[in-house]
Amino acid sequence: MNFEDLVKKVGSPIVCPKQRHVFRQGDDDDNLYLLQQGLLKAYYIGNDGRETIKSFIQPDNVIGNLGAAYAHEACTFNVVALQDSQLIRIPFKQLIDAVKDSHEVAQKVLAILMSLSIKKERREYEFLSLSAEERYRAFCDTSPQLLESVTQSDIALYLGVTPVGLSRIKKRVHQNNK
Amino acid sequence: MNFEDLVKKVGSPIVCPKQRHVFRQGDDDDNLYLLQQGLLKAYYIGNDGRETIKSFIQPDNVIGNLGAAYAHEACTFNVVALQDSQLIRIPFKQLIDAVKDSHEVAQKVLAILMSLSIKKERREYEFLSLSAEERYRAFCDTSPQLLESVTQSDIALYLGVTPVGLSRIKKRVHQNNK
DNA sequence: TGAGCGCATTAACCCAAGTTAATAATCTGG
DNA sequence: CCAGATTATTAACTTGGGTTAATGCGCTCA
Repeated sequence: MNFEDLVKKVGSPIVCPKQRHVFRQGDDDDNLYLLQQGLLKAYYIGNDGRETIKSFIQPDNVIGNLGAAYAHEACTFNVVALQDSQLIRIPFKQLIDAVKDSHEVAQKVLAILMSLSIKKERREYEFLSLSAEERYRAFCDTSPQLLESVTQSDIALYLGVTPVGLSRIKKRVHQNNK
Repeated sequence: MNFEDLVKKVGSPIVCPKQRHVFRQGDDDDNLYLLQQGLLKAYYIGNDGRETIKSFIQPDNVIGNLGAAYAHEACTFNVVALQDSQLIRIPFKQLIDAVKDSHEVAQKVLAILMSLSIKKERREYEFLSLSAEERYRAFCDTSPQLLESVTQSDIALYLGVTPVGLSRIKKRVHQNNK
């Protein structure tokens, strides 16, 4: 069976209007979600109650709590729709089982995991090696579409600064570029 | 074929004395390395020439530049031995090919990727949501063995602060704990 | 159409961590 | 066993970003 067919067979289409959560921290959700349309954000609420943003998810990407799905732990983060979204829910276990039976599915699952890994690797690098200002510049370069569709406050929490901090960084950057 | 046998068949044992590099930033190395004995560090040299540390690798763990291995790109980081080490080099392509032929290998490769993903997820969370002092506390809790075997300077670069900064954090933490 | 809400900007003040440099402690090789 | 190198600590000064709070600017919807 190929991956497309598998998704058709074991996936359920989900409609997720703006503001609604796909899943929440603490949930027991072992699904993977394939975003077809819309925009999602994955975020943490820390012990101190503060929000930080793990990632924005754009169409044709996959989101899910791997730890939760693979090792049956509780989700460590939340996912909410920033725009009306359509996704397909795929029970992770079904994917794993299909890996056994189909090389094509195995390759595709591998590709998904690799792409997630590579993204996280880049993000790790940015936090380790770049200043907040450099992270902002990198974000502008690589994700100009998100600059349009996401509030500045959310961009700040994604970059690891406060909204006030990001406002200052922007001012600095745009001054120096003129 | 099971995973053990595959490793025996396609893996080459490597001896890596202290200070020697396993691979370097810019190399074209599509192998995975399984550490059997010793201690490695994976680190970046940024554009400004500064070092930052991506991870420490302890026995029974795997290291390799996934992006380089999977997509045939140049390595984005360096790996060097902090202690005399023994590892097994496994061409990534052989693993991928074996995924097609063996469910057991597929499961194992999946498990390796999941464990890498989960580690990166935790690290991402720590950079996003914790202060440098909290990251240091977390490090002491989760990796007390590394506190012994790694210089303070390397711990600092791993935590995303300067050695001077870590010295101050330590002082603060141990004062308050007394 | 206007009251109220959320978002972005700005200012004032504070603090954690960076930078540089000096000193002390430790390790290492000849 | 010593000399030089590496590592850790401490101090003095600087700076980026946090915090709080005030202000202004659109939204929305009643």
